[in-house]
Amino acid sequence: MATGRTHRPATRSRGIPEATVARLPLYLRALTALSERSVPTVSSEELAAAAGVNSAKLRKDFSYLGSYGTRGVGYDVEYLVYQISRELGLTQDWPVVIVGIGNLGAALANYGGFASRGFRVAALIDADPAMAGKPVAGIPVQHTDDLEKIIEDNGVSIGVIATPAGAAQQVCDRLVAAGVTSILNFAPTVLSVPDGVDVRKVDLSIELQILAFHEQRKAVEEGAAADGSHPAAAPREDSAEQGPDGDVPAVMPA
Amino acid sequence: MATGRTHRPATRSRGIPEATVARLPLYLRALTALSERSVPTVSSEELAAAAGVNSAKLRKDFSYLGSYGTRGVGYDVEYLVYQISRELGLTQDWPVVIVGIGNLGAALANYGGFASRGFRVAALIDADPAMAGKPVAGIPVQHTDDLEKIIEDNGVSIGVIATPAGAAQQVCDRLVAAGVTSILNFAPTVLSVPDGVDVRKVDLSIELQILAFHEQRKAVEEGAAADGSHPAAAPREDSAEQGPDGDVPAVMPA
DNA sequence: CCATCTTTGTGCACGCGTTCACAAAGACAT
DNA sequence: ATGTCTTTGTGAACGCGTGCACAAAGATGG
Repeated sequence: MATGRTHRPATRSRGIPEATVARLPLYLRALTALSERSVPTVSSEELAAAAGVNSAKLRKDFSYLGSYGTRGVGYDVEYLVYQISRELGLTQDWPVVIVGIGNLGAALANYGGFASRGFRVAALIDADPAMAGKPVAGIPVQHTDDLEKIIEDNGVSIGVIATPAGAAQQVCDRLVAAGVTSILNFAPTVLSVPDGVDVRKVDLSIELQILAFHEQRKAVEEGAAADGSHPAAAPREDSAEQGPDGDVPAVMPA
Repeated sequence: MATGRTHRPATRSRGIPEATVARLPLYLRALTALSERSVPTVSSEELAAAAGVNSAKLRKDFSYLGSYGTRGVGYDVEYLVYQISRELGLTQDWPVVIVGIGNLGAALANYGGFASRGFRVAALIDADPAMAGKPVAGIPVQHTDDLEKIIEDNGVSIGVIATPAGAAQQVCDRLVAAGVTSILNFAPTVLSVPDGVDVRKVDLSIELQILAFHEQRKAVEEGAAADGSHPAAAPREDSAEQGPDGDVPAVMPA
């Protein structure tokens, strides 16, 4: 389950389950790749393999959007790209601000996957006066003092927090007060927000800790099983799925 | 449910549910903060609030680890920190390699949350010969040619992929062949790995798309409800929870 | 026009995760 | 020692998500 959602116990927005929404970007990515190769149609089986999910799950996911497939044939790639994009709200422009231009903030500013998905970095904001005016990824960094004005002038509703943990809640409060209603939080802190505001978090440290847990478990199991096989000599039956996805994110402090 | 897991349909490792494992780092973070403030004990209610989860859920989570609380009093902070650290395998050193030292890779290398959690950046690897030898975060970048040797010499079992999407699968294959059994993938691709290897993915683009979906839904609902309230003037009842967490991660290409 | 074959869309059952609600356990005061 | 009060640990119910398995739908060929 994705951590992001903040309130709304488990409501499915407009009939579309949260787990499905979380997979739509995955399908979209696979479909975009097919589209670039000028593939006209795909079966649920093929697309599911490309997205790393179960084909039945994929069909059920699409059924929430409507009946966009043709039995005996499959799905029209272009049409599906459009439908999913529209459903995700990617047919419109989403101005985004990034607050906290440290190593991570700068990396995010330079990230190319924004524009291609309808996201536009409207402004970079940092508390360090020395950063003000300095261009990062071709965009001049602005000072935190102007945060409210920047949000309002650009009609920003999505904010990315890449500040140190200590500053995150304060930045969050100001973003929300200024009108931001969706926040992607990279700071390793639990953010408190009013009802109606969505928060998703990404925490690298948490992801690594989860990996460490399984890694440790593998180690003890191997010791217990005591099959003298070489560590690197894993079973090696070419993997099937990528994983159910509907999982937990990671946190990434500045 | 977290996306990371690759195989093992839904098995609960050693009796501890996956959803619980994903929350342990959250508890650990909150407990560490309490420990630094020299707080001796916490109730499940207090700790749950600090971690942004339901107190019943927290108690059930801890019950999987054993009975570490004292009724009428709460949990001993230091003891719990130790138990969770041990459970997560953080009492040992985990050498980690980062492959792909672009903007993101460099940001990860500079990330301070590694060492404090038992993770040590053992090496930085990049395919660009021009990068070789250049220090990033005080560590000299090494060339991809030496990947296998680096993995073996350092006994690395956890790899971080921060390369462009096109190179990810190839890098992944080499990491796995060299003995890596846990991978944190920032490239926007579905990785195929043999059984026994865990993959977790972090995709920024996906997280933003999920936020956009909810943002769009809010917009249409507001239009439908037609209550002329100002966008920025949200309900404002100081938020309760942070969100159940067990969600879906995001991907972040280089 | 009919038969066959492919692939979708979904009813159904199962299992995990969440939450409630309460009994059991211990601390603390008298 | 006994009673009261607090907080844990968990039994049980509920709901969401997943995956199987199949009927319905349409394409395609004769």
